[in-house]
Amino acid sequence: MPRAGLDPAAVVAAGAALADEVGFAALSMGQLAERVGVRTPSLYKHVVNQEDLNRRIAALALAEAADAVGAATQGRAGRDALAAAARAFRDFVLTHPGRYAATIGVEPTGPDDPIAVSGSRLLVAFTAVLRGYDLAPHDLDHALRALRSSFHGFATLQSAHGFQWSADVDDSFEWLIDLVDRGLRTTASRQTGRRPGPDRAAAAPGAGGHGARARTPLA
Amino acid sequence: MPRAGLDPAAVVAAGAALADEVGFAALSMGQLAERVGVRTPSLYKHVVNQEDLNRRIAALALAEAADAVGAATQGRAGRDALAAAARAFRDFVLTHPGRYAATIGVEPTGPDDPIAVSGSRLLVAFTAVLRGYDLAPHDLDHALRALRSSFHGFATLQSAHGFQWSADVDDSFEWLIDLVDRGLRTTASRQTGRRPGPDRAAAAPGAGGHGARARTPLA
DNA sequence: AGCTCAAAGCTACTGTTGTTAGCCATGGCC
DNA sequence: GGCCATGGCTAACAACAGTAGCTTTGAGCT
Repeated sequence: MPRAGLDPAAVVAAGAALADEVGFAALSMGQLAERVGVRTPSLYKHVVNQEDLNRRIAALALAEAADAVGAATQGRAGRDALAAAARAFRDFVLTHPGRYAATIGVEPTGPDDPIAVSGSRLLVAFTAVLRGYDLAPHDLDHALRALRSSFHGFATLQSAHGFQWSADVDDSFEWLIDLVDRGLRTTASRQTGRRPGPDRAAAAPGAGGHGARARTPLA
Repeated sequence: MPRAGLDPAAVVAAGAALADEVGFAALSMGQLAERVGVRTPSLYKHVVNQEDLNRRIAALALAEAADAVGAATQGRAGRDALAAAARAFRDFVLTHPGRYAATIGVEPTGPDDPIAVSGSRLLVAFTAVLRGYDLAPHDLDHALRALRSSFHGFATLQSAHGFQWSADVDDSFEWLIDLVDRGLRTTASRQTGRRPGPDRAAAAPGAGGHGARARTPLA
């Protein structure tokens, strides 16, 4: 019985590919073992357990997404850069739905966690897009979150077949890009201070109480 | 041994509550059975299997979300309606993360599936918001998808602790609402035809081989 | 060449979870 | 008071994640 010549990177790459095929939720150690030509327990020589595998797949996906978005924005600015970044991001999610799903809900264990490093790189790639707009410095974080929310939301909904009525999905995505572009271009001189409104307190019951403030300084 | 007096609705409600507490991925039949005071196999007298339970939880969540968003927009218009709908939606997702997660990825089996019915109601609630903006009729679907993507993306990312750096998350959400509002207000006379760009094809490497292509006509 | 030994594979096993089969008690209804 | 659909139960199976402990490989050293 010859050795399979595996190493952690090969296992993770195969796991990511398998997740893309069968869906992240359906990824199992048994299937992965069969895929790489080995019995299930042998996988544990390369990854500590399934959660570790998931985290490594997530780190890989974030790094690849950062590369794709970063490459797409090279030499572009303004709306061109925004559209290129958005399309590159969505294309990545649609062609690699399983590994991207692995990134949802993972939390880096610290600033040196590959998940944090690659996640930061992805954010930096999106930040480059914002340089083409005339934003006040204290609006950058908000704009970054808005970008990420919009494109993440669209890509994951489409990936999950969430758009089931008739209008063309690609047209809708271009429309979203335009919406964000117009919103960002009309932002410049705005004040972002929270306006005092009576319904703010009423609308935020604060049931959760899990404030995400001040965790790891990612950006 | 007295009867527990269960019925499908009670099982689903308990399952939704449990999912909110422990997370949708960690929802198990055993835990749910213990929660409702019954042995695991007895649950199968009320739901056909776990997937059926998930679908029923999803339908419940969509109905509740539709109610919340619909109620929030009553008597409001324009930016007020948009902000109220957005806050109601995010509050629902944050206070009921487990049951909302159940809605991601479910596909209705047909137009009479409760998932489709409640999903449509939620979309109708968001459509009411769009009446306050001066949109061309053929932009309505695109605008609806943009709304849903943005708020869904923000709420799910926040629910998954996806925002880990320092800026205040509530401020970011208000900022997103403003961004969408400005984008919608400047939409009125735009053309939505896709502009031809050379990078559309180049940005899709198709590495996976199980392409998402041809689901919707790409060109 | 032959030895060494850590790394990488294996079989056998445990505990957990979803699910089915088949049995028995409950309690509303005539 | 008896009927019987309903809802509960125990016992079992299959799939899965993970552990223990053994064997084999093969690269590096003498």
